[in-house]
Amino acid sequence: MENRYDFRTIENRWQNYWRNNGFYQVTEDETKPKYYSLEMFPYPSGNLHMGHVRNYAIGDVVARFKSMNGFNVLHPMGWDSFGLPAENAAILHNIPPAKWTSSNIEIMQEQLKTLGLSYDWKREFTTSDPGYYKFTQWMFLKLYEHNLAYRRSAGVNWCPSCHTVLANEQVVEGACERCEALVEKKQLEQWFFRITDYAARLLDDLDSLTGWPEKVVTMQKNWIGRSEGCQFNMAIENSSETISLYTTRPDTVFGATYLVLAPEHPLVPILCAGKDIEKEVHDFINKMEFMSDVTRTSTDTEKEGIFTGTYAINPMNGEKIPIWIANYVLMDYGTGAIMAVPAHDERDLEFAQKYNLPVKIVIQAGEACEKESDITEAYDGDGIMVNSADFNGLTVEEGKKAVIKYMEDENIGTATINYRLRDWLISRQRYWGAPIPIVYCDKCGTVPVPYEDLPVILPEDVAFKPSGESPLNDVEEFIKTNCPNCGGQAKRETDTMDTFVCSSWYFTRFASPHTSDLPFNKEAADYWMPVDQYIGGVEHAILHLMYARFFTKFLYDIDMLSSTEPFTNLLTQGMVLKDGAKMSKSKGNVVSPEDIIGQYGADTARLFILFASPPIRDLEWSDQGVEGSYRFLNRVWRLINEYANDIKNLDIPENIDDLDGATKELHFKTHFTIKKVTDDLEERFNFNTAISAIMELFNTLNSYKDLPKQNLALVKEAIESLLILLTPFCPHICEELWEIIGNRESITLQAWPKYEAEALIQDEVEVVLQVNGKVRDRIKVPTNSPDEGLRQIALENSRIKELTKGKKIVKIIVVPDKLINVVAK
RNA sequence: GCCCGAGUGGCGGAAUGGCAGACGCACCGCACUCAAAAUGCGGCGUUCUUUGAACGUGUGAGUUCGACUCUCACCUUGGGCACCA
Repeated sequence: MENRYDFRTIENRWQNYWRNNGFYQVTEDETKPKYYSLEMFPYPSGNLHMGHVRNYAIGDVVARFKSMNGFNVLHPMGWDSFGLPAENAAILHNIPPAKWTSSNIEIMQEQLKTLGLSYDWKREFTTSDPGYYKFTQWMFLKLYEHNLAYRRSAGVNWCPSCHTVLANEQVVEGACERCEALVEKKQLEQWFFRITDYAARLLDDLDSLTGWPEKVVTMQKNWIGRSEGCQFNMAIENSSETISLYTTRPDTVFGATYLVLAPEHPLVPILCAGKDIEKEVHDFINKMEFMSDVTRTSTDTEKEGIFTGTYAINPMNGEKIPIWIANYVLMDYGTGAIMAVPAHDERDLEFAQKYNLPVKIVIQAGEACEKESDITEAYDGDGIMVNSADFNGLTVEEGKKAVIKYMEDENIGTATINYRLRDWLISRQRYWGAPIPIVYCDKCGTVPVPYEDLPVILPEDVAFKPSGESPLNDVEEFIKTNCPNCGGQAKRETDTMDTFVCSSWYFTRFASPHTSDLPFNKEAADYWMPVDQYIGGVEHAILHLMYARFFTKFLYDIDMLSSTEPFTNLLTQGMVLKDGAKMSKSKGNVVSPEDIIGQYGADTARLFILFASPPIRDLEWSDQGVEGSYRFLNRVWRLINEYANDIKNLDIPENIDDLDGATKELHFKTHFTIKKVTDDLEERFNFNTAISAIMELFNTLNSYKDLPKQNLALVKEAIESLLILLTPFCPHICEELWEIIGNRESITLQAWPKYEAEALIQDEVEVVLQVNGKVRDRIKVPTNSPDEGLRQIALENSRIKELTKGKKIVKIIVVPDKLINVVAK
């Protein structure tokens, strides 16, 4: 017999068989429970890497396992194909992005198919296809219709050397990632989605996501960043204007010694108008405007500010405090204005010390009040209010409530809740994305493209200039259009949408990917949604998952979906490492999936990747480990082939009495393994321990093989169980061996085995004997021995007697069928 | 700075209050072979006075009959957020 099995022929054969017989193609079936297993769809970069293989192998195990457990499983795949790399390739190699993308998809599709994944390929789609982005545009129009899409001027990252807009990810430490020029800020009219309207729901519903890793939930909570406080007004001296402030510490309002406005605050020019300081302030604002957000909002940036020459009146005590503007106050959080309490806020203290502003203690921490001149650190802990008029003596918590109540009673302010979450800027001054379906008409203003005119087609034959500017600006046929409203001349929006918009709803499209009048068919989506298991990298923990949740809630609100959350369970897989570092071209530590599959086959690649580490942890690549997985499959191959003829026509008996020791052990191991693997897949996603359990069953079987007297019917039971349990991991070899031992119907159609509780009952168990918690002996006793009997056995044991000689036995702890601990002094 | 994880043999990892190191890799020995590879069988935490014992899960304390597991403090390390008032 051959030493090594011919994985090439086998894997090819079964992949063709599955495809030709429509395996894994599903339709809605009300008679079966549904299961939607989804892996994050890839960007078609041109090559499958190990991270992909890991992601899809994990998903395939879930899909196949659920399918064998009687679920109607939807397991689709598609391409998230809009994005920058295609454009870069176009500039670099002069290939149109569409061509580059589709040839990449072709390559990666082939690579994916060699992995033997149980995808319903009939549902595949590509987001850069007009048939798909038509509905990305549809989503935009719906949001616009519901006042959740709007346009305003906002700063973008601008590289002065490349003359182009950069995404935040392309800004590395304040500089352009390509040319390293310092990034500037530029004001442009941009489209936003009003995700902040959903902040409260996005936050509250996180508590219902019990199937998500706690880490991701926490990250989202922090990102949404809810804070409770109050908003109140301060009058300005010699002016009719008032300034609205937001604070989370109303209890410290008596300690406010100055007030700060964000440089962009609309009141700033009014306050300074005609004053000596006007030019200086103007220069400062200009400087801030050109500083990139990354630099501006870094903690390392030194605080800087200017006194405006005007004063505000603290409504609580009538005190006059100076109004400053400073870089550390941001216009887009709260009201863009703060009261500064240097005694109890670190940032305010730093600023106050730099500009010699007064410090006033209003929260007393210890027994005695610290002297203001001694302060080196702001105190933001708990304490008692002091120097605060009628409020003296209240704790921080009491004080917050009391001050807010006073402000509300006196009409000074109200309790408010603020979120850090910002509206989602979706405009990209880029070519390779879904065009924003908006038209600008001189007469009618901003006009949405009518639904029936979708898609707004992205012209494909365009010239890329080395300047890096979007070529859409030069395509006159695209820009020039007629206003849908008045029919007059109009201009199209030339910005495209952030690719995250495409991926915020794709999971719903898989429910009915061929629907052409709507993004998806509601009945089909109601059947399949939500996704039961979503699998992907933790790098999407915030943005993609937040946007997808936002879209799902919006689609629910407009009655397109019946679920309010897209993903019931989320698994964030770890990275694939080599020599302790993430595989990357620049480090030269990339292992190509193609090479591994070519050399060992898909089953080995899948087995190794699933065996080496639990899915959520990082995985250290090991060439020798792959070799080991390959060896295991070969061992399985040889053993089962040896037995094939002997067990082909046997029936597995119902009656299994009177088994000899080794056979009983084999029978036990078979059912123990069924239970272990089922539990590991069902409850814990511990694929690595599931595989080691299968290996143990194999080892038991392998030792049994050498016995002179064997129960072949139970060998068959063990082999068939082993093959079925191994199928989700290594489907090809299991199909082949399943056929070799005489079965006709595909193993992937077999029902998942159930363990017999009876087989797990053993006559004898090994019990550990301890003295003071240390193992001193091991004995075999009948299963379910009563505690009293075990106690006696322990006391009569010679080792125990020896070790407790001359000591007083204080107590004996018995854990049935496990352990006896004799406590002696 | 704040918020999450993680730390166990030479390596990947297992055990979530009850036998630490399952399973695999590497390594060592034996068999087969002229030889090697492949394959099979056996061994494999450290130390010692080696038929036995002591020590051992980042460090230090604590809870418990019993701690990798729980509690507190610290160290190292990975990740996320970071002037959000």
